Amino acid sequence: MGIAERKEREKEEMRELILRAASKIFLEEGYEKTSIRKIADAIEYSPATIYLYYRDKNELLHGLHVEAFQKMMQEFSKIAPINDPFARLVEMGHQYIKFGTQNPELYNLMFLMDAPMEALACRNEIWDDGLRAFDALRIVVADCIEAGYFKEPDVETISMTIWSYIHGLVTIYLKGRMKMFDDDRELERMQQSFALFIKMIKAI
Amino acid sequence: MGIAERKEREKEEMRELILRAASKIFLEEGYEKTSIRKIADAIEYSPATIYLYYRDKNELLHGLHVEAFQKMMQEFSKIAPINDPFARLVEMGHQYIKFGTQNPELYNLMFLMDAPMEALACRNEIWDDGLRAFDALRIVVADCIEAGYFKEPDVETISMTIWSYIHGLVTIYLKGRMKMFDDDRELERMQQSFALFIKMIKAI
DNA sequence: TTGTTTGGTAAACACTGTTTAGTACATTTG
DNA sequence: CAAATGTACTAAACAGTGTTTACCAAACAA
Repeated sequence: MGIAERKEREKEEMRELILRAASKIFLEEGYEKTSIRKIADAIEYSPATIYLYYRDKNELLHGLHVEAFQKMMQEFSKIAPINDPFARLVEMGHQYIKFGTQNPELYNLMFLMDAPMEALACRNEIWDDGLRAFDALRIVVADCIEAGYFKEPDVETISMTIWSYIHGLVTIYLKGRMKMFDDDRELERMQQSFALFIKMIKAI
Repeated sequence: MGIAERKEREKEEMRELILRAASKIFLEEGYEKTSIRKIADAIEYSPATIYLYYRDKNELLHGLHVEAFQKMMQEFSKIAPINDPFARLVEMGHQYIKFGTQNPELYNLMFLMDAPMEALACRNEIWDDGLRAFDALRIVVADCIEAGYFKEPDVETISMTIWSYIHGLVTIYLKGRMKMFDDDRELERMQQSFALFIKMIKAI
């Protein structure tokens, strides 16, 4: 019976159609302006239809959040060719900062917004995307330890500390909290801080 | 002519009445549920009245944000008696983590939300509260340098790096991104990471 | 050809921040 | 003191928001 399969396929296509429209509006106009009605308008369906494919807005935003993680992981894949593990870790940091500063709305969705987490919570699922990204960091950190770069053996704690630092840096910048230094040297300040942090982790 | 003064005083009292109601709702029910109508209900005035005392919701939230900074700075004042500058810096970190984890809504308002920053932007003002808090950190860092704890002389960069780290740690926790480690050792993980970070800055 | 399932929607519900027009009262002026 | 002005306040409307309900028409199965 191929009819059920076709329906399943059509259902998936519709989910994708909605997600594409949502993604377009989200990236072009930001989260604030991404309303269910606007998405419905874009695909020329009624707002209620969206609720036949996504249980609520949180689920829809979670869908965008998954795509955002795919995009970030793709950026991370660029560092694979770097042989020296410490150089690879440093480059991973650069890529993270670059991704965050160039995709503010996505970064917000991935690491700050409640919506995608609430979608996971009500499905009793774990934050798999975050875990996979963190794993990518863990692996590089483990490689650094193995190569003798760090004396400290706790991969998890080192990784957490590195992520905390770089996430804090990016978030301070994205949320406009670096504008307090009146000058326009925000990105320069980030580079300087990052350089110092690299020096710091060299010593552990 | 004391009549103008009285009116000025009454205006200030009304602003305070609104802020108190807003603060109460914000702390008890969170940002999401802090609506103009709810605040108006609480003080038994119409919603439109609030707009005679605050130009918009951003201004009102900025008012709460100022109070939040006062509260945090008060917590920071506890560290003054500590003589050793490095011990003072460590304790400042502890107080920061404590404040953030125990006042999630306030922390959000102070360091993540757009509203208070937009209120400042449209008044062409600088983020003075943030700057003062950062100054508190700068002073302790400068004391550490003077006492010979750090070889690195750039107070600004060191302070920025420390703030980034601790802000990142608190934010990851507050935004539920630490729940990916299924176990319930979130606070323990924070303590471990913080301990490692202290080790790291000892070496700069 | 029935009967049932399915995909889609109009309209409503209960909210949101904000603005406008108008009222009742306090204050100032002639 | 009375008339004119100024001020504090609000009801109602505007333009949105996420979400649910009741209903319709077309597709499917018997």
